[in-house]
This record gives sequence, structure tokens and C-alpha cells, in this order.
Amino acid sequence: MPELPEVESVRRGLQDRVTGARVSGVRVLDPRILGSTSQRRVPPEAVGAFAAAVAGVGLRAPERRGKFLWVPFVRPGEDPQSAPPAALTLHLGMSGQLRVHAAHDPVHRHTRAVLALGQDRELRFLDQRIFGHIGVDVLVPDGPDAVPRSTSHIARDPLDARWNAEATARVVQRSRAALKSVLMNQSVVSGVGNIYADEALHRAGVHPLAVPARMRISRIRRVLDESRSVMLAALAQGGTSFDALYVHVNGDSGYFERSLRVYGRDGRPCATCGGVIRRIVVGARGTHLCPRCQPAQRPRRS
DNA sequence: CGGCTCCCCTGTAAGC
DNA sequence: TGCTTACAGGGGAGCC
Repeated sequence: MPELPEVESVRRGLQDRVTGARVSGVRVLDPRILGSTSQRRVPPEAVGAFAAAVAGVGLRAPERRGKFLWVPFVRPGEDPQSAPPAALTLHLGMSGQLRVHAAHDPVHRHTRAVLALGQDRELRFLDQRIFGHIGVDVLVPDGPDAVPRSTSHIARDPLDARWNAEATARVVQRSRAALKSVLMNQSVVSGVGNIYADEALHRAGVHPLAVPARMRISRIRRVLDESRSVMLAALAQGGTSFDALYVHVNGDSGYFERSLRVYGRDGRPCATCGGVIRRIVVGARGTHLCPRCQPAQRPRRS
């Protein structure tokens, strides 16, 4: 399940391998990978349009915000200063992988799209469940940065140098939804998915169903701080490879699974207090918590 | 408009 | 044993 640490690990792998490469060919093996998360049916001309948009372009260094990846490119013979900036956009969804292969390597059966790089290498997009996406988008300004237009509603993530923890905490506090759902709202704070939301809440000692509007701002700040630090720790381990659906660009796994304290550990003892870890459902997502370390919010009398 | 539910999809595993 | 069903989840559409 690629979240920020996994996507950043992939971005770093791509940075070494695709920056400066020229796209010499395009193959779309499953057109659904070009669709949106809720509209997988794409018109037949979408394949040709995608291929035409990236054919011959020169790839620049990959960028990321939250779980969204993009690779800015320069079209052949175009002046980068005057042409409208654009990028190859990538989202790994649930099971997406980006792999850089020699062109003669066998093609895995979940390969959905292939970009040939130069003469003998390929960037391959694999995605078992097709929740991911590959496309092309124009870049629009966001302060000093440029982001794909389709990503402009995505908030800065906790590893962004311009992330404002204090302002984010105030936005979170305005919500009356379950704290975990707010933490996973990518327009409030990006990059946090189901695993790291559970881990951050446990480390902060806060119940996933706590209502931000009824919390002290210091508790909200603590949860955001823990989100940042747990994702930094996971990044240092190359991310979490829970079920082999997430791997690096070279096929290696991440090693943070051994450091998870609650996610996927329901019924087992909490390493902090010895209590039994429970699983509930929050916002239709499996949610893991230690009821002793993360006591429920006191109900409000009305 | 905030907040919620549903749905896209496939592989795995439980149930009958 | 073999089929059917439930479940996992990121994020957007659509509804109240």
C-alpha cells in the first residue's frame, strides 16, 4: 500500500534512472490505467493521445507531493522557457509499481504501460488492481512550485519544507469528522494513508474516532508531529512492503513492516502496554488501535 | 459545503 | 474438492 514513504522511495529510485532520459516509444497494454479512479473506461483515442503526448520527450527530475508523483518533461525541439510546462503524472493507487528494466527483460503480467527509454531500457508501470493511474498534465504554479493541475487540490505533505504544521493543525481542528478520516483527507494533509494514520494515532495516544473540534490543539499538533516522524522513520527503512505489492524501482522490498505497532496486529499484544490490539472500521477503512494507549474521547453531554 | 457512502478492480481466503 | 462470496483499500463522484 504505497503511502508517502513508499512513493518517495520510488521517486528516489526513479531520479537516478530516468532523469535526462528520452522517451523513445510508448506501449499501453491496458488502457484502464489511463482512466481516473472512478472512471476506468477511457475513450479509444485516449491511448493514441497519451502516446503522442509523451513520444520523444526528455524527462527531468521526478517530483512528488503526498502520494502523487510526476515527471516534468521537455518536448523535442521545444524551448523549455517559453513552452507550457507539462509532466508525466503517476499515481500508484493500491498496488502500482514502477520498474526500470532492460528492454529484453520478460514483461510481468500486471504490466499496464511501458515507456521505452533510449535504446535499451524501459520504464514499466505495473498495477495488479488498477487503482493507479498514468497520464499527462500541464503544470500550474503553486507559490514557488509547479504542480500538475489535477493535483492542485492536494495539500503539502509533512515532509515538504514548506509544510506548515501549525496552520494544518488549525484546519484539522475545524472538522467534526473522525480524526483518522481528517488525517487521511489529502486536501488537508497529504501522504498519510491507512497504515501511517493508524501508526501515528497510536504513537500519539489518540483514538481514531476522536473529534478534532473537541480536542486541544496541542493534541492535534502531536498527531501531526507523529505522522511526520513515523513516515520519516519508514522512509529510512525504504517503506513498508506489507504484501509484496509495494516494491522499489529495482524490485527490492521495504523493511518498515517490522516496526509497525498496530497496523495488521489485531489480537496481538501492544508493545507499549501489553493490552490487546483491536480492529474497528473508520470511514470504511480497517483501523487498528490499542484501547489502553488510545482511550476513547469522553462523550460530550448535550 | 462538510461529511459520508459507494464504487472502481483483482487476488486471496474463508465459507458452504 | 470446487464453487461462491467477502474482503482489502486510494481517491473521486455523488448524495444529503
